[in-house]
Parts: sequence; structure tokens; C-alpha cells
Amino acid sequence: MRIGDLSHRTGVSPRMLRYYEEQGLITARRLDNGFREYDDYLVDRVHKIRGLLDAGIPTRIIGNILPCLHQAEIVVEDADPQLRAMLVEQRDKMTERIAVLEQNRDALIRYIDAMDRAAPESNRSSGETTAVA
DNA sequence: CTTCTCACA
DNA sequence: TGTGAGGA
Repeated sequence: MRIGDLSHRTGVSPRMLRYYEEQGLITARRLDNGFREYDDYLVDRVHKIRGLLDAGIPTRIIGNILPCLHQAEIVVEDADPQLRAMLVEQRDKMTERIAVLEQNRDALIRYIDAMDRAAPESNRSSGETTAVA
């Protein structure tokens, strides 16, 4: 598929797809006309890249941990202390953000609760989890 | 119409 | 990350 297809199938703009390529996160073959040609597995890969990016992991270290997302058993021989340090740092930042998210979620839960107590059974979207069994 | 590279009020 | 130029 070409860049437009991959873009639609991943929700990532062509601009960013080219950027990811520059960063060595994905690779593309070139067609005769110079257009990028992507393999199907890249759709999945790009989704993973987005996940890591959204999780706050900088692109430069995504390349290192990306292969770990596929393998069930991770085997490392070249234990790079530099990389390890970065990953530990990222893991801690992630843990911190999760804690913040949990607090905010609790705040919303309580607020929503209060709203429901004020206006019982009134407006509630159908997509919501029906906890009232 | 789609993609490419390069550059930046 | 977006946008526009200039070309294929």
C-alpha cells in the first residue's frame, strides 16, 4: 500500500509516517515512481508506535523496545546500560502518570456520581457501561 | 488526484 | 506537527 492507505488505516498523517521513517521506526520500499510502498504488517507496527508515543516514550528509544512487543520471550544479550537507564526512567514516569490518571478518574467518578444523584436516570449515553443490573 | 522533498510567519 | 511551494 502507499502512504495514503497506511495513513487512513492507522489514523496517522502521511507527514508523521514519513517522520517515523526518518527516525528509523518504520521502513518503506520505493516504487518506480519514487512513491513509498508499505507492507501490511506496518499497519500494526504503526499502531504500536502510536501507543508508545501516546504513552510518552520518546521516538528515539521506541526503536529499541519495539521488537519486544512481538516476542513472547525477550532475550537480551547486549545489555546496554545506557538504554536500561532510559527505560527505567520512562517506566517510572509512566508509573507516575498512571497515578495521576487514577486520581483524575476518581475525581470524575465522584463528580458523575453526584450528577446522577441530582438527576437520577435522566441523561445518560447508551454507550456507557450499564452498572445498574 | 496522489505523492515527493524541502523549508518555515 | 502543520502548511505551502514546485515538480512529477
